[in-house]
Parts: sequence; C-alpha cells; structure tokens
Amino acid sequence: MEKVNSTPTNIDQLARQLKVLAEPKRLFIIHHLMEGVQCNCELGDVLQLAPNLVSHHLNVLREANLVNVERDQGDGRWIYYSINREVLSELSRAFGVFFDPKRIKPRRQVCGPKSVPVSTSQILTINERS
Amino acid sequence: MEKVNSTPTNIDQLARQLKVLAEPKRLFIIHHLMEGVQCNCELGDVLQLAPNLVSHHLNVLREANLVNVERDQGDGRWIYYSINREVLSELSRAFGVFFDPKRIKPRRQVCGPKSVPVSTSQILTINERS
DNA sequence: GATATAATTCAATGAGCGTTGAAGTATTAT
DNA sequence: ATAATACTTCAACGCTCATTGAATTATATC
Repeated sequence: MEKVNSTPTNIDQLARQLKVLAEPKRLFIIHHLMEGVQCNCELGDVLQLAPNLVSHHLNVLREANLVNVERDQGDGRWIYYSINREVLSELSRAFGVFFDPKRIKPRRQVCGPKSVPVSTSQILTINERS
Repeated sequence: MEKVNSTPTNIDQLARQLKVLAEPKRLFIIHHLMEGVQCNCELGDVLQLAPNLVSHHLNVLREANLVNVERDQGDGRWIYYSINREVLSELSRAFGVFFDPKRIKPRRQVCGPKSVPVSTSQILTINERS
C-alpha cells in the first residue's frame, strides 16, 4: 500500500468534505454561522427553511466536524451551533494547496502520435459545441 | 431583488462548482492534469478507469470551464485536456475568501431565552452521540 | 398534571448522478 | 475500401440524498 506519486492532500477525504459543502443551503448556513447567527430557529428564519431541514443540514455539517453544538444551560430548549475553527482552517488550507495554480506543470509528453513532442502552435483549440 | 446582507461570494455559483469537484475521480483527474498528464488514454491508465468514464468526467469538468480541450493537429485522433488556469485561480480565490476563518464573528445574541446574553461559561458542549 | 416551545427523528418520495455495456463518430493507417 | 485507433455518445440501472409531512423527544412554563 505504498504511494509512488503522492498527492498534496488526501483526495478521498477532500472529496468527502467537498460533498458536504456542495450544497447551497449548507453554504448559506455556514455563512450565517460565521456571521454570528447560531440557533436553529433564526437560521430557519433567515434561510426560509423548515426547522427539520435546518436540523438535517446542521447534522450533515456536524458529522463532518465543521460545526460544534452547544446547549444553553439556562434554558435547555435552546441549542447553539458554531463553526469549528480548526477544521475550517485545515480545510481551507488543504483546498488552497490542492488547487494552487502554481502546481500546474507543463505538458508531459508521454502520449500522442509516436510520442513526438507537440508544440503549442501545432495544437488548435476545439470550439465549444454549437 | 436587493441584497441586504451581502455574501463575500456568489453562494449558488460556488455550490455549483463545488458539486463538480466533490467527486474523487474528478479530483484525481484534476491532479493528474496539473501534473502534466493530458490525454484520455493515459488518464484511463493512471486512474484505472474506462475511457467512456474518463470522457464523462472530463465533460463535467469542461462544462464547468475547469478544463480546456485541444485536438492534435498532426494526428486528429488525439485530444489533449488541460487545466483552465484562470478559472482555477478564481475558484481558489473565492473558496479562500468564503472559508477564511478570519470571517468568523462572535455570537450575535438575537435568539435565546428572552434574548439574555449568554456567557460562554454558561454553555455546555453536548457530547457526540454514543 | 397539562400546555407550549425548540429542536430532532422517522418514513416516503423523487430527482440527480456515477456507472455499465454497447453503439457511434472521427481520424489515420494499410 | 477495410481495419485500427482514440474518443464520445447513448440507454438503462441503481444508489445517494434533499425534501416533505407527521410524529417524537426534551425542556420549560402555567
């Protein structure tokens, strides 16, 4: 199980995290959590979302360790959600490393007709299909 | 259609792009494109993926403008794919801005029992479900 | 006790999407 | 012309997952 061409990040893990984030309403939730909004009811108000849906999406975010959950000690009915700073920071860093444009290397000519080097001038861009 | 609380990025667009990226095999394709591998056949070899699947995923990436397509002028059977530097850079920037931990603001107390300020010491963390 | 509040959990539905295998297209070689 | 190469397109299957509406839990108030 040894890796030869190591990738800058764990791709499967990154994909799993991105799948959690690839949802408009979850992004809105994250945004509002970052803005300081932190209870189910207010998130529901702001996002025009049913409480059970807010719960569902918060649960997905929680399972990804992206949000923390707390219960009000004064009135136990209220639950506050907040961003997990550490996980978010690590995610942001991993994304930045993986998608860093500086990583783009020039064409490595191992394929193509007889593996003859192809200069960029020999290549024509294909138009978008009409 | 006026926005009051403007978000740092277009959330719906970001979600759409993340959905394209939230796929292990597409991340691997992007990785290898960045490494210089650029034709369908070699991607199929490296990823142990059927040609039509490589085509499919490349098509998804192309529709998101994440990859460019070129055809070899010498031998028209060969097609080369490459990363769209500009789109990748913009995506990387947008992600970094949106998920910047510095954006996290302290709790804004508008919800909760009688909107009484809740000190952090009054809040107990809820354990992970057993 | 009974009622209200905040939030979660459950079951069912339906759309989206990655995968599969086969057929099709475009180009080049013989 | 025929065959081979590189790649794409098509149709069908199956699984995941957001949504819906109702029921349930937990806590607090009357």
